[in-house]
Amino acid sequence: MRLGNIDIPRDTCQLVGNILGRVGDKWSVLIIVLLRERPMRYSELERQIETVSKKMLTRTLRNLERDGFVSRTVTPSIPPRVDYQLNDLGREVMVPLDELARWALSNKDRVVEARLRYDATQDEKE
Amino acid sequence: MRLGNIDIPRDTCQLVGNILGRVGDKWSVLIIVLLRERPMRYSELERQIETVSKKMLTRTLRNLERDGFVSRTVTPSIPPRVDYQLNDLGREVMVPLDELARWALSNKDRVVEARLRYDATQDEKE
DNA sequence: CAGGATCCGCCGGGATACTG
DNA sequence: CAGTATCCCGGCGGATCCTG
Repeated sequence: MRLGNIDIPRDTCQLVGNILGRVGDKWSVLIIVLLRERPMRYSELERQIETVSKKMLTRTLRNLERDGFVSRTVTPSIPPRVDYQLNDLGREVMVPLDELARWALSNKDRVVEARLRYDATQDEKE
Repeated sequence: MRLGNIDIPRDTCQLVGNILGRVGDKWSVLIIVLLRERPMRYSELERQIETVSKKMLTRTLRNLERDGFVSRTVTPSIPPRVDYQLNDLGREVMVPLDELARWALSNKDRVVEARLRYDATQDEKE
């Protein structure tokens, strides 16, 4: 496997794919983007995203925490309070992530057009 | 929704998420990376990737074609021959994609360490 | 408030067999 | 060779209910 000029061993390739996979899952990127603005409580993330279930919000946050992108701070009051914040790794991954998002943003029309063209050719055949 | 300094309307956000999602699915990025080296036939992609099923290879290629990242050229010989190549859109998306991959590559150890630390704290509690 | 537990539908994705 | 068709399983992810 090669990426540009770099040779990549199989196991490394898998791990990288694993990290890239995190970009693909439904909520991770969104959460990272939100947390870049400022730290947030669990309930605030829930309100901001608004379409996420507690189950997936919790699971996604746990994964981000495990991978070292996010820190979780518990304040054992009643009612309890849990704050999430980006740590260094999380802020750094935002750099390439941001560029990809910007690319998608400025090229989305080309993708939409390509889809229209493709779908048109498919209609002809039916 | 905001990304850096840019405001993003809801529907656009969904579309961008959709494009980013393509990064997440199991084979798309790998195929794009392979095709950047040179155009390849269906069977060659199959051999290079080696763990992909025909079903997923075909489906992924169709999606990439529909979105305008890849071109499909059929030579109606017997046996038939189909070549795939990156077109402009595909080559351009490689730029931000490459940076993300490089980030993952050079930071994978930090992620691995974070996971070890996290898993260690979890073990204590059981 | 911040989750954990449970049930369940949907579909990504592999295995296998078949075709022009 | 380059697919299509079919079957099947695991897991994502939502909905609902419960708890310290």
